[in-house]
Order: sequence, then C-alpha cells, then structure tokens
Amino acid sequence: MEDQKATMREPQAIQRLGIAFLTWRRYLASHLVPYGITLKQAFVLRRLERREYLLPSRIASMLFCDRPTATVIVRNMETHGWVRRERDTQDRRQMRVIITDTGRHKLAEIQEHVWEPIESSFDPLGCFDQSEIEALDDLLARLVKHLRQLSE
Amino acid sequence: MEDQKATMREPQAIQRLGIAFLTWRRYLASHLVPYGITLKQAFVLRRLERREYLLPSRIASMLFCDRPTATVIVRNMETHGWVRRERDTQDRRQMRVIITDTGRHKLAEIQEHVWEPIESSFDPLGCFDQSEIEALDDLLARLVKHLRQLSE
DNA sequence: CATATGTCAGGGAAACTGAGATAC
DNA sequence: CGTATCTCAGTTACCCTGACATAT
Repeated sequence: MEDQKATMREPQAIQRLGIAFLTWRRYLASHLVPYGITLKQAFVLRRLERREYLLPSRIASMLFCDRPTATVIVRNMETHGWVRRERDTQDRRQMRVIITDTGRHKLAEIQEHVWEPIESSFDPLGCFDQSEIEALDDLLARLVKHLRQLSE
Repeated sequence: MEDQKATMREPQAIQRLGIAFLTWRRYLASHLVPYGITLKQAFVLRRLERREYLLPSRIASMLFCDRPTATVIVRNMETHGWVRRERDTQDRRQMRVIITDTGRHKLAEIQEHVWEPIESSFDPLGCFDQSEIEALDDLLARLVKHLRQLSE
C-alpha cells in the first residue's frame, strides 16, 4: 500500500487532470468532425476573431507547439480559406495571420451548430456549486503559474 | 455582469485545465524524445509492467482513442520489440498484449533517466500544501466522474 | 442472426528535427 | 556580426472513418 505510493510517485491529481481534459477534448473534437474543422483550428479561429491579427509565433505558444508546427496549422487553415497572411510592413520578418470573411462564417457556423447546442445540453462544471468552481479555478490558476516554470 | 457571464459561458477552469495538462505533457514528452519513445507508448508500457496483459480495446479506452488507433500504437511498440501479442485461447477474438524483456529494459531506462530526475527536480504539485492537494484531487475526481457521462 | 473484437486501408492533421531564407 | 522570425523538407506517430474477417 505504502509501497505502491512510493513507487507510483505520480500524484493522482495530475492523472485526473489529464483524464478530465482528454475526455472533454475528445467530446468537443468529435462534434467538430462533421464541420471539417479540428479543435486547434477552431481555437485559433476564435482567437483571431477578436483580434486584428496573430503572429505564427504567438499561435505556436497558444497551441503549445513549435513554430514549424504552427506554420503547418496556419497553412491548413489558409488552404480552407479561413485565414490569410500579410507581411508586416514595419518588421518584415513578421507575418500577420488574419481571419477572412469565410473564416468568420465558419466560426459562426460552429458557434451555432456546435458550441451553443453543447452549452445548452451539458455544463462541464455542472457537478459543482459556485464556491467550488471558484476554488477549482483558483487552484488551477496557481497550478498553471507554477507549471509555467517548465517552459523557461 | 450577468450579461458577461451569459456570453462568456466557457468557464476559465476548463481552459486552465487544458493549459496545465498540455504544459506538463509537453515537458514530459520532450524529455522522452532522446530515448526514442513517446508519452503514449511509455504510458502503455508502464501499465503493462504490472499486469499480465492488456487487450487492445482496453488500451484504446486508456488512451482515449479508438480501436484502430490502438492497433497502430501497439504495432509501433511491437516493431520496437517492447511488446508481443498472443491470441487468447479461451476467447479467440481477443489478442493479449504482453510486455517483453526488451520492454522492461526500456521502462527501466526511462525510469532512471527521465522520471527520477524529473521527480527530484520538479514537483508539479509543489505549489500546494497537503490540504490543497487533497482538495484539488477531490474536485478533479468529481469532475472526471461528471465528464464520464459524455462517453456514453 | 446480431454482437464483439481486432485489423487493414486510406487519408489527413500534427509533432518533431534540421536547415535555410530573410530581416533586424 | 549575432539574433529573431518564419518557412521548407522530411519523417514519424497519431487519429479518424469505413470496411472487413473472425469469433461468440
């Protein structure tokens, strides 16, 4: 018993974190399939909607991937016509990624057919009351801050 | 205020959950690269160590993927010689996935060169005291249970 | 017959390394 | 010059759908 804890060092909480996240992600992704968009793409698109532009390096850090991977993801989105790229005239190394009208339409489509139906049928935090949500949120915020040391 | 909550439906907690998990996973995965093994493979290998065998369907549910994907992952591991497969003589539909000596060696290698150094240098839950760890663990356990309804 | 299990075939998104072009 | 940004090339693991063989 104690022995198991000593060898099985990994705290349960981290594992549960993964299970919760992966369960939720798998659920969302499966609902996006019929609309021909991946979760990462939808995520980027949503961030682009409220912003003038995003740089690939910023997208990479948002997606926890490296820059070449971000390039691939942006290219896939560009192929679909959801974004376009514009070189920054001030700093010509930078490439601005900008949402297109087609992209906004796609976003509206999944907003209506995916996010809203999901939100109205299942609340992922529905097992908690308000104070518990705040407690969880606070703990996770601190955890994120703590884990950020790893990316340095 | 209420309005903001209505539109900004997505609770921060879920997003933080993802960030925490992805940060941690990315960190672990990067340390496994030099040893030619992926996180999923290491995860499966570790589960196989203490068990006589695992069925592909069980591996699929452990990894939150479907059965064909599990087949691919097992095949990759078999190519490396870390596992072998044996058909169950009782129920001949089932295929037992079993860890090999080579697999045990691989596991010992990453245990020594990856997990132990990481554990001794960084505690992912190091920002919490014992009562907070328990609180987080409890909240996450309930969240997992709640989210499990999605896979039904 | 229906159901359960595993696999194959295929295609696509995505993750990495290593290298290179360009701009600061 | 060194550094920063992005891209390309290439490889691999992964993940899905759809179909199929086989066993219960």
